[in-house]
Amino acid sequence: MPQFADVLLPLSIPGTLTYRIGDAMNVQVGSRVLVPLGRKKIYTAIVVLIHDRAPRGYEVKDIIMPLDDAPIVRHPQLKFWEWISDYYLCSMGEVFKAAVPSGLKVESESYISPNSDFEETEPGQLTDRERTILDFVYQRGRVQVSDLSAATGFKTVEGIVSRLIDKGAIYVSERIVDNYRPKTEACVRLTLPRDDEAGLHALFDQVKRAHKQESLLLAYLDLSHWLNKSREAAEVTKETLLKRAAVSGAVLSAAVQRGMFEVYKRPINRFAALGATVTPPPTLSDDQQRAYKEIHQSMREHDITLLHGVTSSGKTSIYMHLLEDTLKAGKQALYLVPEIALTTQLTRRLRVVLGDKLLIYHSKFSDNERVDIWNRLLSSHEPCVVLGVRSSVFLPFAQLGLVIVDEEHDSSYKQQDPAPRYNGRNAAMVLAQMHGAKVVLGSATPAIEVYSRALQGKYGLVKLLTRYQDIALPTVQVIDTRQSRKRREMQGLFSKELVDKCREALKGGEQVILFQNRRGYSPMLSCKQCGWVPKCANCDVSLTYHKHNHTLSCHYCGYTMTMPTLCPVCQMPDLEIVGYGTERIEDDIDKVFPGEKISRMDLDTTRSKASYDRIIDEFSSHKTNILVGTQMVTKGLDFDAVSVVGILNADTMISFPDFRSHERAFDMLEQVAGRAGRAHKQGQVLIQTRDPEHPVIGFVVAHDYEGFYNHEMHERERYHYPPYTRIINIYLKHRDAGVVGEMAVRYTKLLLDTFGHERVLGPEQPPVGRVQQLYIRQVMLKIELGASMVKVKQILRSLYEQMLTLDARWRTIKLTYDVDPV
DNA sequence: AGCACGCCGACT
DNA sequence: GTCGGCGTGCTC
Repeated sequence: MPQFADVLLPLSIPGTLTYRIGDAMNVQVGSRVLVPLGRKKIYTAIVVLIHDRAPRGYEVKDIIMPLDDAPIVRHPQLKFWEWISDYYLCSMGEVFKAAVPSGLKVESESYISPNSDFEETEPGQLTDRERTILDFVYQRGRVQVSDLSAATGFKTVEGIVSRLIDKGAIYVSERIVDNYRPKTEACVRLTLPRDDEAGLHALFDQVKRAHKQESLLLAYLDLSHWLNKSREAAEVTKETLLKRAAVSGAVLSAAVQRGMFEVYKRPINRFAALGATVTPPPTLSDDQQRAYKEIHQSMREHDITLLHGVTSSGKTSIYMHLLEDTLKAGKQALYLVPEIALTTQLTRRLRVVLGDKLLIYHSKFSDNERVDIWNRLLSSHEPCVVLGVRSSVFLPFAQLGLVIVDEEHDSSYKQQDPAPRYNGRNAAMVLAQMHGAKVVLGSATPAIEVYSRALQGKYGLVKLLTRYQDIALPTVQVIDTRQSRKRREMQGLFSKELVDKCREALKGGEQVILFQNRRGYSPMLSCKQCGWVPKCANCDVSLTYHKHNHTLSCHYCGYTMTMPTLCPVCQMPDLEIVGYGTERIEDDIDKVFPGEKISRMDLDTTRSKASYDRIIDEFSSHKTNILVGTQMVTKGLDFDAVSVVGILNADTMISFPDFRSHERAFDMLEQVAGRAGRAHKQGQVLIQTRDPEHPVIGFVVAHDYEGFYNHEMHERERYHYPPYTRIINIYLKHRDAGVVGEMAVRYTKLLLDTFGHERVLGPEQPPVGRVQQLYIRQVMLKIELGASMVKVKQILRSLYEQMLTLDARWRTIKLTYDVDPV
């Protein structure tokens, strides 16, 4: 009986597609197969079900070939994918796409090549456009179809291509792109057979005068155990050989030229190369020791434990002990951090303790490396620790014993776009439950939802409220910028107090961090005469000015234009830059602290991991003493000599129209404040604000998390926000403003009739009302805790169907759900 | 996601 | 008329 496979494709299509399994094909649930889709595309699909029920109503296609001998996705993982797709209202295909590194998802690309037999027999056989494309294909030999339209400027290219194919001028081929390359290293061997002793003597004669080559030969014989015939010749890497012989690569090249050696590539295990010397984790202080014991105690009673530890209380040292315990118990551990940025310093510390048991997984690692980690977890159940960002929850763990979610409150755990819009912290907790693993959530400013569950006893709660080595928490001084402005004491963005404190610190050889929230502070261009401001062509935002390349660009879609010299509206040359970006602050600092070297850390300067590391290195080695930056400087960076931290403007973060804005502001201010003051001295934090009476500021001054929590819980209860409700944001997008507005109103009406007025909010136009040519409306659904989310999701699906019958234009609306938004 | 199909406006 | 641009819907 023929066998069929239901497979997932890495696309946002709902459900699975069915293909026929060829005779003698080894196909299993969880293994990859190559399948055709549509007329030409080939995709990697994951098999989720094998059966013998022939589908009706369409012609089933055959699986092209299996890609694996064994599953690459384990059964429990598929269960986990299902949970994600179900909970976050997205398709399994979207989960597959996010879960598996692209190196394991080969895809085909269509290429066209010229047919050399083709001759244009009569003039006028080809149209101008056809000839343009044919010439281009001749020029390049082989062209990717998807590149053609960009290269020729023709908007649609398919028609022309298919006519060229009909006329026999070109042909199309599908190439499967597989970018995975195992890591290799250069090795060296003698060209002689090992038993050719005469040849070896001859070689020595040859190099008698070339001393460096002679030492190369001697080093090689030694390293490879060449003369010890009882042992197999060892492989010698180029690196060790050059080192042992103490010669340069040029000497080896000469010897290779001479035919003495040959160099070859050997695939290596990326993990074996790492130093395996392991030292015990740092000794814990009394308080840390107590917290560590309490966590163990708590883990006996709870699956999830919150470690509430103030900044610099040494949570990481405790984690190290917990990780070591897990390894000793023969289990695997997952250590989640919110952002790649945090892994750099952490990797160094963990490597010392964990050696080659430490695996790092995040997007700035090459895809090859990610595939290697995936395969390593797949092939071995060995204990190990994965340090990674949210996508690491999808790795094929087999023996997961512990999950640590550090900076648990951080909003980067939530994926925004594209789907699956999952929260890495919450997903990790579900994953742990599926594995029977324990979870430790760590934070200095726990998420309100998490802290409330801990207080209710649903999670264990362990506190660590003294800083390591009893460093005092920094003093916080609030500066009223309205007063300062009145007294004319502001120099650009700097109050007199801030300037004085910074000067003092710099004079004493100490360092300064200045924090500037990006929101509302993007510098933009404006015409002094008519007030014209350049806007993005695709989004409802003004363009941001970038000094380094003198361009204007959109932070939402990447649209970029060069700076105009004249105002396009009034033709006057009076364009000026308004607003303060970190670039502009840098200029201001230069005026206030002339000659002082500054490091700037923001999205622009940290595009690559290397430049990020460089900025940190420069600052920690005192090459620079002022670090200016956005959010990034607040996270997990430990510098010894920072005594002053300045928050240039606290208002933009506090007054953001969103129910989480106070929580975010408190986190951020506490977090930034935590960068101040290390081993020898209490730090100082200066907060500049126009609203010094704001309650959030008060709680930060007192470092009073509990106070803030209680205050915030009242607000949340009063306005029915989480943790008293769960939220699903629904976004409607359409290229036509009128259509999306109308549909949003009708859809909201339907929601109101079904869920009632307390549960539905909207429709609203979000702060940025148009992104990438699409107008947006938002509806918020607040569901009280007791209600069944399964039912809510069922209703949402049926309402969608209902809308389809009410208005045909509904079909053209792009609808996205954001479950538990942050 | 791509890719084909079908509709509509501009130019031969 | 025909070609190119663009929206719509399907893919096993």
